[in-house]
Formats: sequence, C-alpha cells, structure tokens
Amino acid sequence: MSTRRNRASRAPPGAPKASVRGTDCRTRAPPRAARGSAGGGPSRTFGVEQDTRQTRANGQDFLGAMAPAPPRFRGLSGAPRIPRLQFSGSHVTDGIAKDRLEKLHALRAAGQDPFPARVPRGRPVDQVLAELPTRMGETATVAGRLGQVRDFGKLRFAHLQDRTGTIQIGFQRERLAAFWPDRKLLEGNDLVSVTGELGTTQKGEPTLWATEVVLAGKALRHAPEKWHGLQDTEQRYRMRYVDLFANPEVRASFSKRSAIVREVRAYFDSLGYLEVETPILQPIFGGASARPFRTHHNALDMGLFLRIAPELYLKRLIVGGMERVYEIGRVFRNEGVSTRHNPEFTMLESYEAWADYRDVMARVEGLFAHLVAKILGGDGKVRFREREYDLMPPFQKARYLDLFAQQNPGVDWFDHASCLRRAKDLGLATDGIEPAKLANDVFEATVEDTLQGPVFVHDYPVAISPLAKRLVEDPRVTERFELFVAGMELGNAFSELNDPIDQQQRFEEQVAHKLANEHDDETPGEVDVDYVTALEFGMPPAGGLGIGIDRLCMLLTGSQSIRDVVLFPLLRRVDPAAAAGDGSTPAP
RNA sequence: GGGGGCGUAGCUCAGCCGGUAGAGCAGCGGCCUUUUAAGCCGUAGGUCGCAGGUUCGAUCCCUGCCGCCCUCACCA
Repeated sequence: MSTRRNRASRAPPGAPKASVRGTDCRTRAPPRAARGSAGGGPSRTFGVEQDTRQTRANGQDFLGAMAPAPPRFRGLSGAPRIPRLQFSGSHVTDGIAKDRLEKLHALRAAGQDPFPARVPRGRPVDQVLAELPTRMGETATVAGRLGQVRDFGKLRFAHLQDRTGTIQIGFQRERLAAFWPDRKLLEGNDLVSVTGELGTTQKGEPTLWATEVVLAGKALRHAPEKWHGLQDTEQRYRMRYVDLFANPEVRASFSKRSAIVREVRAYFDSLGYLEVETPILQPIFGGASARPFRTHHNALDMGLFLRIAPELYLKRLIVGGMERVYEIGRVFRNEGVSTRHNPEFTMLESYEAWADYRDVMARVEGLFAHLVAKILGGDGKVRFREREYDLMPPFQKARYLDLFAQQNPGVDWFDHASCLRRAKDLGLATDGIEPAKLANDVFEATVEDTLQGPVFVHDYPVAISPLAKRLVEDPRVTERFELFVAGMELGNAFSELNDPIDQQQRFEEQVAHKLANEHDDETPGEVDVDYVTALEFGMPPAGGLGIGIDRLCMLLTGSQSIRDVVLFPLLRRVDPAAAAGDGSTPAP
C-alpha cells in the first residue's frame, strides 16, 4: 500500500457531485431487454467520463450520452487517505476488511454513493438464462451479489447470484473502458446491477458481457471461502444471513420449508377450514404439558404466559360454530434444546367438528398425500438419517397396547408391579414416578425406536391422555393416535373431550396435583374456568390434531437437526465485549 | 443438568515428543482476452476462545470459565 501515491486527476471541487443516469442518458440508451430501474433514481455508473464516447458497446455509444462529465475516480490511487471508521465499542469489527473500507472511502471521495437507494434491478437470472439462447446479442440487466471475481488479463469474470440463480458476468476492457480503471473498487461479495449483452464464452457458458456496472451495495466483509462455504455450525446459526448466501443448499431448504407451510395451508383451505390466529399471550396456559415462558403486561399489570399450545382457544372456536379451524403458529416451551427441540417452534393445530380421531387420521393421510404430490413430486420416498422412508399413505396402524405387549411380553401395562420390574430390568429411573408415567416410560424405552413408520400408534391409555375421549369398547384407553416417523413423534390427535363436568374434574385434579408437587411447574396453577364455561355452552364432537411443522420440515428436507429448518435458532448470547476480545467481560 | 468432542488468519484447515505459528481461498502489487475451485510471481495478514497454573519457555500439559456440536435426561 506504499506505492499508491501517484495523483490521479480527480474532479474539481465544483464539479457535479456525481454522474446521474438521468433522462438524457436514458433516452439514448438502447432498448433494454429488462425493465430499467425504478424511475430514474440517482444510481451512479462506474467511472463514466468523457472518453466513453469512443466506447463501442454493441455498436452503440450509449455511455457517451452522459453529460456533463461526472467526477472521475481512479481506484485507490486517487483517493485521499481517510481515517479508519470508528465503530462504537459494542460493534465487532473483527470481520471488517480494511481494504474494503478503503475502497468504500475511495468511492465516496470520488462522489460515488456506495449505497444508492436504487439501481436498475433488471430481471430474474433464471429468466434471463432461459431466454439467452434465443436472444443472443440483446441487452439485459440483472442485479445480485457478485461471487468470486476471476481476473484473466484484460478480462474479468464473476458470477452474479440472485434469488433465482447464477449467471456469469464477463467484463471486457473494450466494452467497459470507463469502468475498467476502477474495476478493483468492485469485488467479490459486492451487490451490483449489471447491464450487458447476452452471449456465451468460447466454451459455451451463458454470459452477460457487461456494458454498464452499477454498485448497489458495498460489502465490507469478505465472503466465506468459495469452495467450502461457511462450515462452522455456530457461525452458520449466528450469522444465518451469511449461511444463506454462501450455501445454496441452505437456501433451498428454507425455500422448501416455505413451500411445505404453503401446501399445508392449501390442503386445509381446500377442505373448508378457516385459518385463525389465537392469543400467544395467555393469562392461563394449557393444552399441553410443558413449562411455559412468563412475561408481564405493564399497562394492565398482569402476569402472562407465552402459549405452550393454541388448543384451548381453538376449541372455543369450535364451540362458537366455526366448525373447521386451523392455526399455524409459534408456541413456546421453556425446556431444553436438542436436535429435535427449539424453545420456540411452529405448530399446526386443526379442529374439526363432527369428526372423531378416525376422521382425523384420514385427514393426516390426505395431508401427506398432498405433500408428497406437491413437495416430493409424486414419489413419497425420502431419505432421513441414513434411511429411506415412504411417506405415501396409507400408513401402518398399530394399537399402543399391542406394541407394548410385543416388546414387553408378560408385562401388564396396567399392573404397576410388573411394569416396575420391567423398568428396573431396562435400567430406567423408577423413584417417585407415577405408575402411568412409568408404564409409558417402558413403552418409550422399548417401542419408540422401533417406530420407523410412518405408523399411527393409536388407542392410548386414559392415564396418559387427559384431553381425549374414552373408547366405548375399551374404557381403559382413549380415542387418540400419534404419528411416528423415524422414531420421531410428528403428530398427536384425538377425539376431543367435550364433557364440561369431566373437563372441570380433570383440571381440578391437575391443580391439586400441582399443589402437592411444588416442583411441578408444568401445570397451570388454576382451572381455566372460561374454557369450561365454553364447553358448558356445548361443543360438538370434534377431532383435533397437532403437527410439529419443524419436524415435518426436517423429514421432508432430510435435515438432521431442527436448527437446520429454523432460520434463527435460539443460541446462548455471546457477550459483545468478550466477542471483541477486549478481556473486559463483566462478572456474572 | 450429566457424559463425550471442538474453538488456530476474514473463510476452510494443518501444526509431531512443550522451543512464541503454516497452507489454500479471500486481500494487496504484478503477468495473462474466454476464465469458471483459473494459473504464475511477489506481498501482507494472528491476543492460537478467555483467565489462571506448571515450566527457563505453553497453541501444545493442568485447572476454571465462555461458546458451539453430539449424546442422555425433559419434551413435540
């Protein structure tokens, strides 16, 4: 950096601030294949100067239309020394590339706006690529992020990426005489708008031969390594924005998630379900067994919980006669994190009046048939954790107690003594665990791993199904099923309890249980009287369903961890001072 | 919370038995008019996660802490 001393001619102080792609330029520009920028914004063109009149771009001199001559800048050589930017103490400056900062200063010094409000935005890259073979030689504009720039003599190549794809940009001195001396102010990872001529290279790669380059946004940080992308899992999650542009497969996964959610909606919409939104801030939490997050409303001076499930509100809507409702929304559970658990996750819940759990089972199969058709393209096969699964319905069905008996011969689920023996044989914790819970622990320890599925496990014992109706033929069990795939619980459904007296009793038992167990923070401390009141007005028999959208997305995208389908998974906060490495981490 | 692993340049990674650190990419200065993980020559870049300890000497050994990953537990 010591040799950059030669003084380049810069614009005199009184010169116009910058070149403007104004009307005079525009009127003489060749017809664009693409629609130009939004209405004559003051986006600036690189290094336009008087001698561009000699520039031939596709036989036309449209750059030459620029007048008056804007300030000229010559890379870093002409830029004054500008003190390094000062960031506030909390800003992590580690990743800022000094050379990029200097280029930014050079651009500013030359009157160029490194962050213009608008530039010619052009058209989606995939469209341009599709039309290219039949429109060779025509002009097109694209906008996006530059990949690595490859210098080759008086040529430069780089790929430009937008949300639809990637196209190669070719920079030729002959077509870009004005831009050429300043080409190094533009570098990989910068955001640009490029207008050029459609063509190919000698090897036939579709290429946009640039005739005009406009910086749309300067990148002050280097892109991750081109070949490996961003690998470090922690950085991928903390800096998802980098992960997304550096790793195409990540972008693809989240596009797929979007499509999955869209198709889930489409499926329920097509059946006449109403999509609704119910409270996330709830004075009493319920509808599942989980520890809640607590919060507080200041104006009302009221303690609130973030919902652990929308269930009780959705069933109020069934009472209200909406009959078919669903909600796709975030729920919050104050529990551990793992590859399958994020403290906030997205749940689908649906309720349908005049339906029972058999009907709901059919809905689930219908949903999967729809997703197979729309997401997997008709083939229901999906690879997940080294195995292949066939998601094409119908699915296997198996009774809970039958599965239990198969894996635990001679053990009676309802007999505590025999379950206790079995649990001890399996090495499970048994102290202070209630009989029903213990029996279910035995089930989970012996059966769940075998549920590669997809399989509906149905008719769960009453004791572990507090919100479901009993089966008439066998009152020990309920009209409830869960859907398992890859040993993972994907969905839970039952014929909803609509007896207000029974419901009131079950709530009271819960509260009593909580009072007896001071460590029980999963149970609300009071009965949801309003919900019982709703049931007292009469709720039709109804089938309800809950599906973990994140896990569904894991399955359909083949993701190992829930964090690969959640854009911004919860991570422990890194102290800014510690991250900056100044050793001033405050004491806890 | 328990167990295991990891943390080195902006990124991807080496670093042996303890002797104050290397490569590739990105960057910077050059050469090259059809490159595409371009190539070649040159150059710059580091609080080795943080803090202690052992040692003449610590990226390396020990302890504690921070963060992430895997796993178990809780849960969907």
